Formats: sequence, C-alpha cells, structure tokens
Amino acid sequence: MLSEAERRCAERQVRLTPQRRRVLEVIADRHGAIGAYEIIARLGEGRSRPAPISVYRALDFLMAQGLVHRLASLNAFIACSGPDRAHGAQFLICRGCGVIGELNDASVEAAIGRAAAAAGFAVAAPLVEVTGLCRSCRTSDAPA
Amino acid sequence: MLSEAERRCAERQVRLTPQRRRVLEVIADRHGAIGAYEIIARLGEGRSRPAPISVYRALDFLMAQGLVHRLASLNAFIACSGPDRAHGAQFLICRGCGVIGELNDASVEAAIGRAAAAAGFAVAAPLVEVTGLCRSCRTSDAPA
DNA sequence: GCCCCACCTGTTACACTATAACATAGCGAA
DNA sequence: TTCGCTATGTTATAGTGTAACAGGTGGGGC
Repeated sequence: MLSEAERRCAERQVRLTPQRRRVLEVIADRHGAIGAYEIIARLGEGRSRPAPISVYRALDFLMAQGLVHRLASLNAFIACSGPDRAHGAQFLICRGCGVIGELNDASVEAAIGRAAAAAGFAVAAPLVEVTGLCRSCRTSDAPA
Repeated sequence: MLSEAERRCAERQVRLTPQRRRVLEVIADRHGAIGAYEIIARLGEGRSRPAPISVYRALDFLMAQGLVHRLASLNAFIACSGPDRAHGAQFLICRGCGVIGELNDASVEAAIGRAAAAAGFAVAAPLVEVTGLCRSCRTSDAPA
C-alpha cells in the first residue's frame, strides 16, 4: 500500500515527503476512520508533536493524490482502499461497530450523473456516505 | 412552508415551540445553506443572543422531523424543500455560486440500496452531496 | 387544587476541528 | 550564486459542536 503510494507519487512527479508518508502510515495503520487530532497525537508519541496545520497540509496533499479520503459526516479520514483506479468517494458507515466499507459502485455514480445532468448540473465530486448496519451488526441486532 | 411544518408537528404530537420555529424561520429565509453560528447571530439581532447549544438542540429537533437537512460537507443547514414525502438527503452544491439544489432522485437511492445490499449492509441514512457547477455557472465558465 | 413527571430551555464551561499569517528551510535550475 | 518554487515551522485564532447541571413550563392523574 505504501509502496503503491510511492509509485504513484513518483509517476506524477509529486513528493511523498517523510512527513506526508508518516501521516499516511498512521491513517493506514488504523483500519478505519481516524480524526485529524488523533493523527497529531500519534505522530507526537515519540518525537515532538506537530502543529495541526502541518497535519492538515499533509492531509490536503494526500487527498489531492487520491490516497486518502475525507469522511465529511464523521470529520475523519481514511486510507483509500484501491488507489489505483480513479473513483468518487462512496462509503458505508456502520453505526453499530463503526467499521467503514468503501463502496465505489459504478451504477451509483452513473445514477448520480444522470440525475444531475437532468438538472443541468455538471458533477465534479460526488460524495456518498451511507449510514446503517453492517452484516455482522445487523444479525446481532436482529431480534430486537 | 411554516404552516406545513406546524401541521406535521401537530400530526406527530411533537411541539414546534417558538424557539424551534424561529430557528426554522431563519433557515427558511435564507434560500440556501446557513451555518449554525450565523443562525445564532440572526436570532440575536433583536433580543439576546441564544447559546449555541440552544440552537443545536432546535436543529436536532428539526432534523429529526425532517424539516431541515444538514450538509455535512459544508457544516451547514438547509430547509427541506419537500418535507411532505419521506426521502434521504441528496444535494447538488454549486461551487460557483453556492446555490444548493435538492435532488431526491429515486434511482440514486435505489442504486445505493442495491449496492449496499450486495455488501450485506442495511441502509439507514443515505447521504449524497454532489459538488459541481449548476447550469448557469457552467455556461458562464464554459469558454475557459 | 396539587403534585408529579416529562419535556424544554438557560447557563457555564469546554472539546473538537480547521485555518490565517508570517517566518524559515531545502532543493533544483539558470 | 541567486532565484524561485515547494515544503515546513511557529504562533495565534477562527469555526463548529457538546457536557453537565440548574431552572422553568405544562399537562395529566389524584
């Protein structure tokens, strides 16, 4: 995953600096969403804690490269599961266990494109965040 | 719109108190998105300015009744255009002029439902926020 | 009438999220 | 070397949202 990120940055002639790389590592370590200030805390464990702005700048870079997504409804960030193919951001957020699934369904994006076009709207960044229950939380909650 | 809201609250036996009603009025006055702290400022123009928590509580109520939606990507709120029929939240956000369009397209919701079901996920609250350019901003930007 | 309960609101303080403005440092090319 | 671009550091502050507890209001049952 990290090597894929490096390959991609080299290809685009952008710099995956040590600091940006550390931020990406912290996000990827967590298999799920992580808040900006928790990233800051994790980075500050050994060395000196970076200022918020430093981490936000790294996050801006990583998002621009499509390596990280922002979950607007959670104010949190998550590593992109399949950074190789371009895609909009579609997420399934389980309100039971908090697990995040990346959806990236072409038919959803197509339906959004059609509906938007019918309104004369040119889509730039479609954002889909679906709250609900994942398979395992659903079965355990079922008898309610 | 306000009378529709009153009707709906009466039907459900919930109270659209003066304070909640004022918050709804402020949101509806603005034909677009408005931030929580701007609502506070508007409410504080004549009388004494309410505490943030008061406004957030009113917003929670209005959202629970489906009279107001939250735009997660903007940290802002907007009056629901068609509160009579139940629907998820789907918005078109123009990054040119800032105008917000409510989409509420059944095929988008259906596509999300299908894709989520394929992942074993039970949808509770689908959120769609599409950034792009509205018809008029698109034509004026075109020659670029 | 009176009490009780449920709901709504007020008050104070605080936590969390994000950016502005300006200074410094590294790195490559002319 | 010097310039220009990008990345980072430093300090301060703006913006968004909640916690915890107290007080007030209104309606139903006795």
